[in-house]
Amino acid sequence: MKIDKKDIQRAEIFKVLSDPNRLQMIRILYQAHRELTCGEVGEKLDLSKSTVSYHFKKLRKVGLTNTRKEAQIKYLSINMDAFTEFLPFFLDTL
Amino acid sequence: MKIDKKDIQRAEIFKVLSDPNRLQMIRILYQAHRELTCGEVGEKLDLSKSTVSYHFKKLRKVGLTNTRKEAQIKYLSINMDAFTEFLPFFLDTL
DNA sequence: ACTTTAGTTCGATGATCATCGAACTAAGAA
DNA sequence: TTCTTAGTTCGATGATCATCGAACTAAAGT
Repeated sequence: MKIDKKDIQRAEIFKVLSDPNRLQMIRILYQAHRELTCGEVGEKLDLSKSTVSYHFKKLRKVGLTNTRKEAQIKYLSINMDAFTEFLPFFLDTL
Repeated sequence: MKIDKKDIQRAEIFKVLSDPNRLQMIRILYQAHRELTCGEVGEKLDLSKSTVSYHFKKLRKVGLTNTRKEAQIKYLSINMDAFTEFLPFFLDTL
């Protein structure tokens, strides 16, 4: 049996969700109820700028977050549409 | 901010779901509506016995599947309880 | 013109991953 | 008791991962 193309896509999203730091970033964005800058999010996690940038690129790539750039500042927000299906599963502690 | 223990658990489950072959195994079990042996599942995927065994151990470890052993044969089935929350997300093509 | 601020990109590193074949175990069949 | 069947465990391998600091870019502040 050949690998289903759709499974590859889904697996990709799950891979992005398979890192505790990224899950925490998602929750921070979710709780904020507003756009946050990379710096704001990065501050709360004990991670270097480059690492935070790396993670956000991954989240963006699969459409879990939105990005808005204003001058040199980058505003992050959660893309609710991508989450509504299974958000309760991993945000159930909120 | 310290890493949330619950996020580590969740990330672990997502990691198990982040492989296309494992997703396909899950779907095969789901569609079968009965227990299947490792061999039956492995046959449908072009993977060696050892690789299939490796994947099933991972699925079992996080509780996504159930196991029943009878003599040397191992019967696999999906653990629905673990899935009901977000099953529709990745089985939506069924 | 310099400096600070915000973020990206670039190696490098150590860790984990998926995969295989080969060797092993345990049980049923001949 | 020997042979087959069903699955596990064990290196080995090449790939991807998360992380960092350093160097870079681009814009704003002084």
